[in-house]
Amino acid sequence: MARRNDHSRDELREMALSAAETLLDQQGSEALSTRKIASAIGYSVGSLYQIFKNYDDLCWQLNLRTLQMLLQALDQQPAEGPQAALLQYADSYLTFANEWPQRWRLLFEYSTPHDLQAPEALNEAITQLFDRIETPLSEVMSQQSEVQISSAARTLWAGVHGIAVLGAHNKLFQADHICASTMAHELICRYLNGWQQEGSQ
Amino acid sequence: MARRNDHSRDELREMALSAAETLLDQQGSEALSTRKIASAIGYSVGSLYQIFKNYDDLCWQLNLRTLQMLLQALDQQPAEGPQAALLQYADSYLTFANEWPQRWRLLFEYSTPHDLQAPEALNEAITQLFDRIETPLSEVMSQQSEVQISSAARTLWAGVHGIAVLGAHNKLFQADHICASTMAHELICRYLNGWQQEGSQ
DNA sequence: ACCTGAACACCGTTCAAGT
DNA sequence: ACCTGAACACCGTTCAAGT
Repeated sequence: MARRNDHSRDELREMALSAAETLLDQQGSEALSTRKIASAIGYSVGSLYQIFKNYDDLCWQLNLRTLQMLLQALDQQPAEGPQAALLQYADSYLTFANEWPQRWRLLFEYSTPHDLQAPEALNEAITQLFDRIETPLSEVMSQQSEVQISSAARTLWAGVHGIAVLGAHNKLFQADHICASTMAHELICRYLNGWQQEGSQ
Repeated sequence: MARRNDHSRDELREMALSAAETLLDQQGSEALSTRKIASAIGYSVGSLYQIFKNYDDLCWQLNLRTLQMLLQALDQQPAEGPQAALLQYADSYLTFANEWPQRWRLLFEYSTPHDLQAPEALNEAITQLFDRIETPLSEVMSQQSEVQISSAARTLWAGVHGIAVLGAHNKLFQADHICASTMAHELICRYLNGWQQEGSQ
């Protein structure tokens, strides 16, 4: 052993992250560990610390990949008209949370320790997510100021996110026939309705 | 040592949960451990397993206490009229999340393992929380059916919850002047506005 | 330069042994 | 009956030692 150039640094990184995602999907974030990842790719634990700064760094890189997957999913299905686009985004968002529950939970529940800073790339990806929502929203709210549109995008998206959160923990919904998608649609439509009524007054 | 009747079973339980809450508040859920709790109350680790079934059980009991605190906070400040009551609930909810960030996070992010069932008392307390919201909502939506009111309560509350979640992780809000309270108020008012407009059509 | 494996300081959980 | 402390199987992280 020792000193084997079977894999380049980038290959190792990809192998480790991929193995981590498999572990995460199959056993959840609680079961994820550097030791399991290392053994899954056939390297020792120590080697992982040559690729990742620490466990936080590993999670951030996982979350960045998840966020990029999410952005890609949002761009996959274009819709006609701004309101349809917003509803489509909500559906894609909820579908993604449902398809990748563990990755999605890690993305939103993993807490950055106080002393460390989340990497800039992650914050940048989050800004991109809001941009997606602001674009159709600014068409619907054409009379409103930029600040109001920005605020509305965050409010609406927080609402959809909340629905996804409660859905992911699959409690809090006693009635089966009220699905997350319907709730999100009602939230968005009534919110926009409320704006338009106000605007026309 | 051994066989000391200094404390009754209930006293021990209270001591342990109280110590756990202090640890949680000061160092976060990551730092919480049975060993630290045990040493904080001057008992051995093994003793904790006479009071709690396991770590999950401990967290559930902590979360039940948090939920009861939350319900109490919601009942503290009554408001005049149904819409004002809803806005007041939202504010109390956001304030609570802000005052007890660690307890609040544990309540909503702690995942029940697949094989275990959350205790009935916890689910019951969650139902009570929804009841609080449904009452004023049924006044505003007097023309709607029970199912619609129940759905609206969950949708609205999920929205407020989402705002609290994103606020608790205090990222995702780039603009400081858009505070969580304002967002929640706008969400609720526009949502109700949307309903009323539809109802009068 | 790269990789290992032991070491350190932590975990949750169990259980024989003590009083 | 109650409590302890050692034991077991895990953690993240570091680092001297090997090639």
